[in-house]
Amino acid sequence: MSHFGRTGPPDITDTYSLLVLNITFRTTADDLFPYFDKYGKVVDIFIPRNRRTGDSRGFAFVRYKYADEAQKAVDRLDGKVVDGREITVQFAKYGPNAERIDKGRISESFSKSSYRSRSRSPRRRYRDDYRDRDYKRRSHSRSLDRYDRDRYRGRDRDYRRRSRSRSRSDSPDYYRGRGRGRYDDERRGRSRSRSQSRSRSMDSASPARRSPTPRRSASPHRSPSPRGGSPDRHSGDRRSPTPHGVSPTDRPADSRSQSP
DNA sequence: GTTGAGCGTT
Repeated sequence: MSHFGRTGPPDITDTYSLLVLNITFRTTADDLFPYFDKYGKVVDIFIPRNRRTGDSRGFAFVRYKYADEAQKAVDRLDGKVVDGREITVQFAKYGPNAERIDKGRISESFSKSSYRSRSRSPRRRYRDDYRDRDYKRRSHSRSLDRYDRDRYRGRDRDYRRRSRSRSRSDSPDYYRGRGRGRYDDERRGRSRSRSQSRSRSMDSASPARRSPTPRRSASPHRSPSPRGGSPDRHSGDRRSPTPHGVSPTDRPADSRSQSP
């Protein structure tokens, strides 16, 4: 029983944030507290958890008061088996407020840390690992699907929003979803379900047999001229910027001899 | 009851 996580960040300034990964889903701040507190002064421990289920996401943030202690904890607790699982302790690279973090220390100074190159190592290791992760996901993985869905959901929504400008008029929840976090996917999902239902109704009224692709491209180049002999032969990936000969209809009335 | 790459709350 600790006050960790009960209140907001006490003082992230002048504190070193450590990221603890690979922790069990049952591990709590209280469980990590003795481990980290044993190596230094722990200011606060925060474990992000799902807003819907409330389960831990598998990682925690430990804030130290001094860098030396944090470094020591990283060196000592990194690889330590906690709750039967090996945890990974490392300095946090990102801050809660997207602030600049140097060596795990959160500094409010922006321009000061600006001089430092931003060429930090990619978090995704290599593409191989990334691909493997994706493969496993597609193969069989349901725990991460929810998180991924959230992210994709947001992107998808944004994409649709940008694609259709008039959607905001039809979608009243457009404004509501704006302020909502990404944890409301459940609610929004249902909302969308109803929207889809309504859409189907409209489809019923509307000719659902509408052409899948009424207009492949508005470019006249792809437009198969009925008078053209065989435009398909030239058309395709060959996008000749020269309309000469490609579009008989665009034949310029040049004085030059083009056709006998 | 399950899961396993990653970067966070008031």
